[in-house]
Amino acid sequence: MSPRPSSRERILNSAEDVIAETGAIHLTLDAVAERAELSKGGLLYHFPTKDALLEALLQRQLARFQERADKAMARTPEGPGRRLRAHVLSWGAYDERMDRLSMAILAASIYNPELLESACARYREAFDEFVAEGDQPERAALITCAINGFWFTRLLGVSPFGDELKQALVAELVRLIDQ
Amino acid sequence: MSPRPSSRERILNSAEDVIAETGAIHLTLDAVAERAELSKGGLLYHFPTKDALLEALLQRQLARFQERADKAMARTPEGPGRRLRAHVLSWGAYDERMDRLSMAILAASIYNPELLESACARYREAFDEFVAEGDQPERAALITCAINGFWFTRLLGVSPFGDELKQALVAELVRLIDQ
DNA sequence: GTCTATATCAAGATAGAC
DNA sequence: GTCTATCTTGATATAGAC
Repeated sequence: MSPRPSSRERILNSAEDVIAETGAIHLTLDAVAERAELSKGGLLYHFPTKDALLEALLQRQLARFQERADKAMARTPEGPGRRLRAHVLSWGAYDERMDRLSMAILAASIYNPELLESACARYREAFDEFVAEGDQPERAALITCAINGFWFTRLLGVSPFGDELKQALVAELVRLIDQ
Repeated sequence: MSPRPSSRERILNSAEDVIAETGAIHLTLDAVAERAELSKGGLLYHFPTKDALLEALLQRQLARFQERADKAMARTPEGPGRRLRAHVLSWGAYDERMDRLSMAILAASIYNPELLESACARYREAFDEFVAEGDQPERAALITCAINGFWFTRLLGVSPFGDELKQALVAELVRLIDQ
């Protein structure tokens, strides 16, 4: 909304850009500060440690993803497998923003796996909700794993799949849920 | 076979151990040398750069995985979806060795994504073989993505799935192929 | 709230002895 | 084939001025 985002937001955006463009291993405070157009001292005022920056990065992405998921859920009509279908459709429309979430997870896992505890808890929660709604556990596992596999192989640069196959995969997942 | 493996093998084993125990970010030449019980100079005689070490790590894992896949293929009876079924069963029995492959891919992607080109080519090749054998592309994509998703989320520490669910997932995948 | 130092340390890599 | 230096760089983090 505001023409220039707050320093905090600018820093987080810059950190994501650095990861996207140079890889998680090159995520340095220097690089982030330069890109956010402030000094390293200024950066460290907002995020006193690199871990703090990584945690904020992850939390922001998780919150965004959750928001999208909630909206998709509200749009999806009642019926068996409703939550799972909303999950698939939300993911199918998520595009390159999904990479930002995957990147944040990857970066956190590299530098400090403990930061992932909340992400892991959220994943488990989602899975439990699917099962509670009546989906078979192995079916829910199949679908969530397929989604994660698609994104992570793409993120790591080993995916042979393009956008056409992604759409076909979404359709296949929906078919699976409805059958 | 030999009581003490060659230096080269010992170094690669040590590198994998270091990644497994401390994370890819802590994969340093010092740590590898110490664990392999030789000096950094000695290590650098065998692998002149860190990239060379990473590449060797990845290639060894890919070769091992390929060997297992070939054996599984030989054991699987003829019939529709044979190759895909062999792939699923080979993976299902692969256990913690799969983590070593995933780890090598992850480490390579962090330090130098270019090292992954051969892995990517292999993945694409396998996928094309499935399709050439008559499997629907979206079905083959679904199955390979599900497998990759299972392993990578587990490797990153965000997987809520245990071994029981893994077996259920294998069964579900086979069912999908046979239907 | 942001800056300029600077301290401290660990990493990858090289040179040359043995 | 393996060792002990050593070089060089780049990283996180701190201290204190503005």
